[in-house]
Amino acid sequence: MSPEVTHTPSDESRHKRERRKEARPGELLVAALDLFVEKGFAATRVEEVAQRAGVSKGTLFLYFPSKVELFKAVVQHHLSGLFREWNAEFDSFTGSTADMVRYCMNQWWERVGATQVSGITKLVMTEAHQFPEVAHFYREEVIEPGNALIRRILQRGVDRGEFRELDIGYAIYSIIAPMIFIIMWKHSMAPCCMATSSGMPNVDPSAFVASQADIILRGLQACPPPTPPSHT
Amino acid sequence: MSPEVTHTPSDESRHKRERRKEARPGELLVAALDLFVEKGFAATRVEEVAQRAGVSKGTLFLYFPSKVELFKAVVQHHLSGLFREWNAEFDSFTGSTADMVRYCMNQWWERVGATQVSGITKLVMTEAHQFPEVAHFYREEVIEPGNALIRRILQRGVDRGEFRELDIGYAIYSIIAPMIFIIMWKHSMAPCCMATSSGMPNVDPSAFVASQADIILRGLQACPPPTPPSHT
DNA sequence: GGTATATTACTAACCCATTGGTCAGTAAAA
DNA sequence: TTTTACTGACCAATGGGTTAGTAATATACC
Repeated sequence: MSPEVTHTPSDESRHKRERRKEARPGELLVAALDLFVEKGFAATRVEEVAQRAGVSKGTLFLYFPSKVELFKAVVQHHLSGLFREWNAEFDSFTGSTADMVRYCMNQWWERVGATQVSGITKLVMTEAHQFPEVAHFYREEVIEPGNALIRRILQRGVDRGEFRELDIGYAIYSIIAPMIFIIMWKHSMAPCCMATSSGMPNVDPSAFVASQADIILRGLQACPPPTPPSHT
Repeated sequence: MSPEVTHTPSDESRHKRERRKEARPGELLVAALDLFVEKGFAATRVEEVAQRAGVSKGTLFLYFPSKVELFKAVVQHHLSGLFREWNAEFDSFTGSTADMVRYCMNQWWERVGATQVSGITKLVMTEAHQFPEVAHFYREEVIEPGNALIRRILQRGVDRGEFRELDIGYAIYSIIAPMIFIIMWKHSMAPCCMATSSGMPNVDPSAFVASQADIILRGLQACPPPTPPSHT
């Protein structure tokens, strides 16, 4: 919006045509994420990205061979190695699987859903079929690791008798769907629907996540307890 | 894809420059829906729409003042009075609320999810924040009636003691989220991810819907039966 | 340290394909 | 003969990508 925002450090000290080979890619990536999330991939001009990063359009193409590659770099930069960490956490987790699911969903909200990173997911969903290469990349980099992690968790629940026998291939989506839904909501409808009267009051995300986890877990549990632990 | 598809009736009888003032808008709307759903709003050229409707680009602008207005007309034309019928069906339903939920989800899949109409939902999600006016319209015309219907159903379940006490405002999303998710999946990722090896085999929609309904209903039920009705 | 030279990060003007939108003209109906 | 639904050539703006040229830095030599 405001054309005077400088993401480059220290307004004054730096002058035009400064040469900072190391810093450029990172600054371009930040600018690109901001703009892609704000305006969408197709609607964002590379020149805007360059400008926000305090650089000319030509310079951008010096570091990234094309707009699509720039986008892929953004995805990679913000999502790679996210699941590595979570898999490691899972490996050393000792509590109940239900707690693990709740923990995961909360973690996901804090580190993805609530942040700008969720905008990437929305972006991919909306622009995937125009850029199949991006979709393919995203699938390998994000979807498959994510699915694999959730599958592991559910399998643990079944193996330990905490969850009933389920078709894990579909149960996975019970976890994923609410996450995707709230991301889509947040980035597409919510901005236009502030403070509805009847249908949809501004959804509180953590309450949403907690509520979804609650319902799903009851749906998965082998033998639901007559008196649930934490409700009302 | 195939440039020879004629949506105009009877190939032979009609010749060039035919004057059919009444039929044009409808035919343009159909063509626009097809192409918008297939390629997205920005990626669809107005000339393509005109061509598919068997008309020149100039003619399109004779009936719709701009591309955006065409889009709005498409949304409006295909969504009016969608929930009136379902509300009536609900009024005269006498079975268990769980069956009602299952019935609704199946109906929704058959009449929306599986059809081109689902493409509109995806379209709105993707273009909402570029056209807030469309988003607003969609909210009033689709989201709020839909929410209201689901709310009624869940309330019935709670009132009759079939479902436990729940925060219905959030439980609604347990029903909606899987629907939105599968629409988004179908229209964005699925076309690019045919026949994955590991992560995501081609999801069978009716199995998906059934599975989601199953888990959600168990999550909602007041006192889950020890031996579930129809699982393995 | 100071000056000449080579290197290269960076810029800005440019190219060109795409596409929303227009309008003078054409021919089908009234 | 008049009206008007319709056409297709045209215009202008947009925006991804290129490149000739510029200036900041590194290096060489004194």
